Amino acid sequence: MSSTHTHSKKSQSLTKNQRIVLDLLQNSGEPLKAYFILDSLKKEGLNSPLQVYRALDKLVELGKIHKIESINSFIICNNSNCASNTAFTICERCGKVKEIKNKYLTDGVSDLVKDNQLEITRYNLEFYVLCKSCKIN
Amino acid sequence: MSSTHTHSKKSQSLTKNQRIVLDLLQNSGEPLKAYFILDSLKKEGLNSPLQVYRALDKLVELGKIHKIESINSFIICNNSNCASNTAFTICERCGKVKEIKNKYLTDGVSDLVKDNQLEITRYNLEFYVLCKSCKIN
DNA sequence: ATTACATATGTAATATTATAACACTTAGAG
DNA sequence: CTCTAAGTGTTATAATATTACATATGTAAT
Repeated sequence: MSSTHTHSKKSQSLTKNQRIVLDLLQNSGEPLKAYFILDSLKKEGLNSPLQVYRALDKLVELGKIHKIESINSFIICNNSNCASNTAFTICERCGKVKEIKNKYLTDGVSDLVKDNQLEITRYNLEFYVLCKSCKIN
Repeated sequence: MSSTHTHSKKSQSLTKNQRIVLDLLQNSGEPLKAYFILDSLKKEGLNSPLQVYRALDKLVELGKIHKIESINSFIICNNSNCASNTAFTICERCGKVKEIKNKYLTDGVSDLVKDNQLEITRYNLEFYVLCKSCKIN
């Protein structure tokens, strides 16, 4: 028989708490704060901050979500698990956050890093902008 | 007579609290946390967190210091008041932080931003590294 | 199946980071 | 001199995050 049955299940299966936190972030699509997540998932059985933070930590570690440091919030990764390098735009007026998918930009940054002989293990880029709808109004 | 005497003094003179907080950050050279600053300056008359946060907010606004979001810390600006664009390296092992002065890198980022037609008002770049002394050990 | 181990869970307490509200003071422009 | 914007001092409280510890669960090897 093939050896496929021997591969670890861990990489595929999330625990219940990790699952419900990930689902909430997935469905929301926007950055959420830990205590908002806690409130939202009380009915699913989440009772304490620690349960939320533990799930969030694990999901960050797995690259499934990112933490946006400047707003203490977490957002689903929409780059199919980027290698923990992150780049966001944050609207200075309304706070709306978008993950930057622009490959030219991120490749450019990676090249710059290489050219400058910085041995970067990962990076987090936060670009502050005025988003389209805020610019109009 | 010339109009030079009408220019505001505000842009030059810091208040006492702003001054002592700035001096501490200047002398330290490394990132400090708000409550550490508070403890350090108790003897100078700082009594409450708010006094520290107000001074820090103002100094950030003036571009004299930067906040490093991912470690909730503040560091003196060593680029003679950069236009609120910031770039740091953070050692993943020992936590040591350095502001990146590399003009090629920051110009490169600015160019990338322009090329991608992102209308950035400012940015904060956090590069995680393994610093020299941590790499050796 | 049973043990061993790493990982996750549940819970309470507490630490850390940051802001709200309010009364008062000071510096600088007119 | 007076008005105003900015800063101060203080108390209380909000928001964010972790420590400690006992228990439970999933997986791999026996």
